[in-house]
Amino acid sequence: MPELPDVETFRRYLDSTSLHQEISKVAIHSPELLEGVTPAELKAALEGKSFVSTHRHGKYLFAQTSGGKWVVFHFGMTGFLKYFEDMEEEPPHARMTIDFLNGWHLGYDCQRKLGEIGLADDWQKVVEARKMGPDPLDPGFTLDTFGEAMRKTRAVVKSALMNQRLLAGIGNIYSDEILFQAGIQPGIKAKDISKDRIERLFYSVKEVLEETIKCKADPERFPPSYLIPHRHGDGKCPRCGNDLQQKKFSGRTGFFCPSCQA
DNA sequence: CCTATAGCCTGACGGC
DNA sequence: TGCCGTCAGGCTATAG
Repeated sequence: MPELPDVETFRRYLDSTSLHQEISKVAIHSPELLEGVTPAELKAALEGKSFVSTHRHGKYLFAQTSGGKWVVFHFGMTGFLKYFEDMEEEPPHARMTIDFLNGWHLGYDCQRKLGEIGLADDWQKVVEARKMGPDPLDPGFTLDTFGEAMRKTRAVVKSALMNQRLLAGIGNIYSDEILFQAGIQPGIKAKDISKDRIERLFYSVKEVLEETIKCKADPERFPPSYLIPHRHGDGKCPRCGNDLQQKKFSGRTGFFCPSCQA
């Protein structure tokens, strides 16, 4: 689930449910997911405080507390947030549950434990430490920066789009959609793509991310021209109706239409 | 330096 | 039904 559009949806969800509410208690069910912080430190940074603002960079969500610290959420492949009132609605793999004074709770669920929770003085430090590239929805992400990133890598374009050090936020699913919308085949070297097509790819990156955020990252709401809802074993191209092809690129399964993507 | 791969962890699914 | 292998939208460390 959690690529950039999903994490942006989580961020807005946290904003609309959990901001400015005093935290009474924090239960850490899986301390092994804490990175660089002890359960006691994390509890101390949260209990008695509230969340006052959020930020997202790539696939990372940051929530600032009234004490000034930032809680860092990463979701791995299976993470999500859920705001609920009755403890019976606590999600099945809640790794941390935050109780608010109003009686509601915010659960961080992460079935496969590939996510992480951290604490930082400011979010920029986390971005730097992880050497993340620009977020494609930030003003700093321009055609020039994108073109340079694609020129300097030797990887195939799908892998390049997924490289968080080149640009942050795109994963296996959305790289397929972006390449489909741009009409570019996933297996060609990023540096061999013409300037014109790099420009088209740049706009596809922005358009796909913006559009899918509007859809709250829910494939059922995606436009009919989108590949993602057809991205399965016997899926057909929504544009020409031919069989989609699947192939591994650096270990990840990619789907594409051999006739619409050159 | 670079890129591709194995491994982390858990659960769902298909084949035998 | 039960077991086993494979696969899944993440990242990192390591090998080549």
